[in-house]
Amino acid sequence: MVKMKDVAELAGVSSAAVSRYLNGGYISADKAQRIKQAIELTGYVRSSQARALRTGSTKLIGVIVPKINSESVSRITAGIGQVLGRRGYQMLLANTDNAADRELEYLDLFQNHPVDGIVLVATMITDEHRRAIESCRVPIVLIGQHVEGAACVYHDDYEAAFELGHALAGRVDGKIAYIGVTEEDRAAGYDRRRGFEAGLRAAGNPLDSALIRLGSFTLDSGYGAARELLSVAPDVSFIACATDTMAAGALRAIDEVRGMGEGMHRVSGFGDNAFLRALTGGIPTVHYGYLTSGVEATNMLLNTLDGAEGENGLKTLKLGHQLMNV
Amino acid sequence: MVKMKDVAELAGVSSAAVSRYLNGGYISADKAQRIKQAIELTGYVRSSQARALRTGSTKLIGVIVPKINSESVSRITAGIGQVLGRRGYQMLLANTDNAADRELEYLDLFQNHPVDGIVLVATMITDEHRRAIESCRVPIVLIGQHVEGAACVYHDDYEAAFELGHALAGRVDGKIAYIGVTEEDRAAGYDRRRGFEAGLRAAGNPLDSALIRLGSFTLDSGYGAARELLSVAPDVSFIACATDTMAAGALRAIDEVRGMGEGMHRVSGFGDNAFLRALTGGIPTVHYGYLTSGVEATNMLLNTLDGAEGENGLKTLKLGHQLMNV
DNA sequence: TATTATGGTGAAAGCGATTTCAATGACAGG
DNA sequence: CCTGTCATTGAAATCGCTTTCACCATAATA
Repeated sequence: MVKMKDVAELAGVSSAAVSRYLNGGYISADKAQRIKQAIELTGYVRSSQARALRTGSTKLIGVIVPKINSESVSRITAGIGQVLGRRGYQMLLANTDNAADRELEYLDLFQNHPVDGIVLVATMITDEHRRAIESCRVPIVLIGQHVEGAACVYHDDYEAAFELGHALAGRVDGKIAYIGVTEEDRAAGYDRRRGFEAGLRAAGNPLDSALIRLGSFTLDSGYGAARELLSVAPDVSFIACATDTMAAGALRAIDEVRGMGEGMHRVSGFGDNAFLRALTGGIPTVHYGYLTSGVEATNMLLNTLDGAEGENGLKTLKLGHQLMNV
Repeated sequence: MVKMKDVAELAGVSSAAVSRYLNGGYISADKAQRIKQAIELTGYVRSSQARALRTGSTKLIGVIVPKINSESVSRITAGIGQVLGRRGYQMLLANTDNAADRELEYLDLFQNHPVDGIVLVATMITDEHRRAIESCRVPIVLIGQHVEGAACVYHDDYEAAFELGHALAGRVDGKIAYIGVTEEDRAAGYDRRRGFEAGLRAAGNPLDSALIRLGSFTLDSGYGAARELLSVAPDVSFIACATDTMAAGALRAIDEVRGMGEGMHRVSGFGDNAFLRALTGGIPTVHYGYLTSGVEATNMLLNTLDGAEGENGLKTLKLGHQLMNV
């Protein structure tokens, strides 16, 4: 492996000069030219490891996600990757498989390991999380949850759910049921359920708390909860779900129980999943700019890292949403 | 930041001893104990950057994918991540957005940058790719394509497509059309089409080459191609697609043209997408163990890196498939 | 008793960059 | 002619760890 010293010797300069050439320090045009040639000739590339050791910066961003094979997350990740690539960083991806402890583990790992910053696609935020975020040695941005005192990019799940509930209340005749997710997930669990309930109530069609079930983000859990609902309360006429994935499961359940094609008029979700949209013609759901949230969060993070001129540092950013098919 | 020297001083030993303690070299029980305490006391963690510089190994694996927000790829990635995490490595993810040149770019970047090995989720393999793979300084494993002389984990697309075509030929009465993808993608483009054609032919129902269209892996492209097919050849009664995603698009097109619910009996795909399965009750498709391919490829790669005892080095591995709903 | 092994040990030499620092020569102003 | 700037320069000091190497006990062997 050709190193800086080799280039320096070939160009007849000191390695300090080469380093300066590479990093834009004082260098005469004449030597710059010789160095340039020497580099091309040798095909030299500088060791990012040595550089990292010396400068303390690795140009690596840790990205922690709860699950990589989910449409929303992979969209977010795509957005993060876009910005990272454009700005000369690389992505260190950590998948926690929905285990909150693995999240903490990685948060820890990344601090002592070589990342310049962290993007956390958050689900549950426990006190331990808050503490870990607080004491994080590198800048960190959350996506998906609003945490006081932390930099975050999120959507207003309460508001969106309220609007959805309000809109649906008028359109549905009969009982509405709800399949949510754990309330430890503040945004997708608590906020969506509360917002939805409030929306229904405001429209004069309050949610019967006996018709609330808990799923686990998976299609199968949505299916199971819906089957159970339909057998316990056969008069339920609409099932709202906290995610499109669970809505797909509920839809199948309804199709099975009530006949093919029935489901698509009787479920709603969150996330505007492309498959679901295409296959059903569009169930009521909320469209979130997932890719955008990845982009915004990453820009925010890199701006503070690169010490951008503008005062655009870490802050909190609420993105808009859009009701679909209501 | 507390460094090894600090720990050594606190424990009253040399830093060499600490390093040996950490890496399992000669160390007396007594000193090991003192070092252990000193580490706990100071909360020392070793700098992976210094370690990387010294040892030349970063415990980082570069993963190049064509598109992160796709079910198959994110499943593969999940599998890769599982193994990596379990074996103490981390994943450096690069998303090429289906641009073959970006693939080469990353292949290059990763070599001069800090990865110990590379997993390439491959689509198109040009000669330039072959050259880049050949001359790669770190071990590399391909997923999804079979390339002579390179380590790869792949599925037998020709065989699977043949079986699917053969099975469908008997079940479909009327004309069958095919929406494929670029043949530059040997596996998903060339092999699937060829296999499917051969399967139909073997069953005595050859594919009319006028009924072949090209999509681009997206749902919309499947939709567009199907609409065009249906208007040009209204007597087409079945549309086979090279991916489930495109099949979803075709399904929607048929629903629009022929009436809701018609599509699901008149399309087939590849990949066994969970959404599609749930929402349609299951179209004919091929199930591939995507997660498994990620797992296998990564194990293969890490085995050579860790110089595992067994002779399980880089080789080529063909995984099985399973026809669904035929 | 003389000699090997053998388990332990620390000093010191890197790994390949960046960055400080003192030195240099050129040049303008006084 | 002297002095003060100013752009350039290379030697050398790090960055924090791993790893050789020489060396020392002590136990085992001849």
